[in-house]
Amino acid sequence: MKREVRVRFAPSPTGPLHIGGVRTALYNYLFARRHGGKMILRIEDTDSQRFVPGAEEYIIESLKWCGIEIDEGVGFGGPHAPYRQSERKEIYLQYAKQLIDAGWAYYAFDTPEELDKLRAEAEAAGKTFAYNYEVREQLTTSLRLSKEEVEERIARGDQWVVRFKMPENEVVKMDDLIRGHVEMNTSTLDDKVLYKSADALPTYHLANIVDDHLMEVSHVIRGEEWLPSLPLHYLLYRAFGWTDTQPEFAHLPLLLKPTGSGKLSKRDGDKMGFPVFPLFWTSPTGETARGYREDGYLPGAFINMLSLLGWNPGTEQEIFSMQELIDAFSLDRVSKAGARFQPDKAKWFNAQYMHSLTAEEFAPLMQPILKANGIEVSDERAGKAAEIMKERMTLTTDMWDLTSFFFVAPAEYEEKLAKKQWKGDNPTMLKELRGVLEAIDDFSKENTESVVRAWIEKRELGLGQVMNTLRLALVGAGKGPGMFDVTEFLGKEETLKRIDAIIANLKPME
RNA sequence: GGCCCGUUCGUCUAUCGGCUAGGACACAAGAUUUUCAUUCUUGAAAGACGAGUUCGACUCUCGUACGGGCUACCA
Repeated sequence: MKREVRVRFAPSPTGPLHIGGVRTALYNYLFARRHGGKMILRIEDTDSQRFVPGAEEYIIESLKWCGIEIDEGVGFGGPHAPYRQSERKEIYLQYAKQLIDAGWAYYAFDTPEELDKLRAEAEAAGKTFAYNYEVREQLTTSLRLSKEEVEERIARGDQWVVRFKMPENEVVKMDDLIRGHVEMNTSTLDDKVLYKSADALPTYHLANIVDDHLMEVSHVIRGEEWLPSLPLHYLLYRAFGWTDTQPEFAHLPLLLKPTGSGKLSKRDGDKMGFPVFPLFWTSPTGETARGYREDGYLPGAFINMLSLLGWNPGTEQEIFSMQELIDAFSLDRVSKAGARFQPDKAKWFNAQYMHSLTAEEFAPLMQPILKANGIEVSDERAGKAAEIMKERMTLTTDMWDLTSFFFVAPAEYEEKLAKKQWKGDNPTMLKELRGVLEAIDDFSKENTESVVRAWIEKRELGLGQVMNTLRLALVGAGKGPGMFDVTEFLGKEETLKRIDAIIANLKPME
């Protein structure tokens, strides 16, 4: 009997959501949808020191932009609400106490200063201090102190934490859906803090296990940085007696810097000119970070690119809609090694997506850009202009530069092209062409093209010569689509107007 | 330092013992073209190293090297 698939994405609101986090959310989402399960968004704000206002809203907006839908969680509600750990505060202490009563955990009264001192001493002696089975009996804990003394210390308001009593020399055998069987000896692990009295909040480990259990999470899909904590998490499930419903684990490979060593960071993006976050971000202190959305990426392309960093379908297909990803996704095709992030490939994906858009799909993307430039046109005109130019687009931010000539007559003429074309007989030739165009009734590109080509042939002119001179007049630069796409879009009146303008305003070059 | 994970073209990756090692990005050359692009064709480009198992190893095992992660009263 298979239980319902329930996965969670559980970010910490300590800043904008990193694209590595987006990929983790994506894989969780794909897995959930693939198996007809639920996707939960849980906010893990148990570190009051690092909490950043606005980060939670940013995370929710990012997931929405990416098309990653949440079934339960912060902002969406659900049967296990609340989904924000700070609102679940009172839950955790009872579980910490349960562990103490069962002998799996203990109170520790060491102050941070005392621990710093111990670490410094160990370092001076060339060793690493570990709070573990070797030293815990000598430290200020409920293992050594009498029951009365512990109660007295707590009663008088001494600060305390609850630590997990990591067993000595036990091999924990674990299974990971991506890495297979993993073993670790508990003697190499330390007694992690589970709960801190200072802010009456649990640490990640306790909150995570308790909430995953309570929220009936079936699969934990998270970054590889959590693999060293897995034995602790296994032991916590055992300590609580929850091993029968313990979720399965999958640890994802990390996203690495494009060059150099280490994992991808915001600085890499700043340095190499690509975003590391889905959306533009302004921190409460005024710092900003660029985002894929604002940099001109389409959400589908962004997601498609991310999906293939660490996973592949085993076929040669590269372009995937979200639904296709859902249908193709499986954890056993996730790779084990970290993946270097490649900004160039992100651009390529976006270009592919831009090239596949229709005029109707372009219209809503174009209209805000046109309005910002003071241009009011129909959706049809807006969409068509972009559609004609889409082969040249990489990012949505290219759209205005590439299409502006459709809406704005050239104010000046590109010098290089003018020097080449606006000389000799060409101005006279253009005047004659103006007459030819004026006589055309059906200004469709097919008809215009056949008429003009016939005229060129009759007059024994060079195609390039005529077209590029006309291009100079209508576009003002050596770029753009086929000239008859331009004439059709502009219409007869505007075409003739632009020809008249260049004849009136631009002196022939010699 | 200790523990854990990993290692195929510059990069992302395919290969689940039979390989002339495939695809994509980037790069180079060529073709198409009225400009700029697009597109197409072609090219160069890889199994970290050393042992072992095997008729046969990129694929399995061990060691070494290298890379990454963790080692907080952060997540």
